[in-house]
Amino acid sequence: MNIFISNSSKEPIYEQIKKQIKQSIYRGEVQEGDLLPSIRQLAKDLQISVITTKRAYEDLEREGYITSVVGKGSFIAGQNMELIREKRIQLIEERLTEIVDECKELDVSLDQLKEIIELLYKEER
Amino acid sequence: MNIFISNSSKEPIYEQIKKQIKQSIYRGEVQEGDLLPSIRQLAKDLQISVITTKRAYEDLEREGYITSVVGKGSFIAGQNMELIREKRIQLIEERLTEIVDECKELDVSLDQLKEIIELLYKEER
DNA sequence: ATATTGTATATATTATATATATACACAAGG
DNA sequence: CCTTGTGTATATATATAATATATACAATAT
Repeated sequence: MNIFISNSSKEPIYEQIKKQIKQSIYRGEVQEGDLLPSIRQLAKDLQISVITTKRAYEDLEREGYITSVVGKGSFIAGQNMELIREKRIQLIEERLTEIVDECKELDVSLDQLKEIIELLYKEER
Repeated sequence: MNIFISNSSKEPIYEQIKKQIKQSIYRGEVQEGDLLPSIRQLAKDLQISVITTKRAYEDLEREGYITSVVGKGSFIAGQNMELIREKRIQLIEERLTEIVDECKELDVSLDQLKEIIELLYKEER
């Protein structure tokens, strides 16, 4: 698994790591039980502290994406990721419903809304 | 206009001031053009710094609730609906930014997102 | 044993939010 | 005018939260 960090990004390093690992899972690039880079190795590769990689893995573990075992390593968790993805998309749809309602109330057209979305989507982070 | 602050509250002083003035407006206790206490007088009454009252009034002015004139004072503004609309759209954009970020994380494409929006928009009447 | 793994504690650094003091600029009324 | 009351601008202090670190500890594998 290749993980990169951008120094120019204002996004915290541990967030960058978390996102990339999550994306690998969502894209099916990794599977249940796959071994992740050790927090030490990853820290060395990225030239950052062990604490920061630890922080990322700790968060991911709490969120159910990975499991860590002392002395062995960290592994992709055995859960139905597609199900989790669907659930999250469902949550997004609920929030979008509220937004759509509010847009109608404010007389924001569908095209205008799409345009806003497009701008936000293309904005680099 | 009577304004109180609680120093036991964890809410910032300027927020307490802002809320009370907004509520007076919403409740119709004050009308367009009404004079507010001067930032100095209010600061003295509440035994806080002028900067803090200034901060509250400054925010309220930016949000369109009041207007301030040097040498004269601060007044309740006429509620400008277009301004309020702009403000609400801005809030929507902030929420959309979060959603877009999450979509990227979940590998949901711009087109897919647009499609979801379109369905939701046309769905409800 | 030794090297590799994750963990825990205490701490430093940075960023942001909140509040302040003080000097400045404009307006009104004696 | 000029004094007093208004809002404004600048530079700064303080507190809190977010981010990142160093280092010592504990479990596992070989």
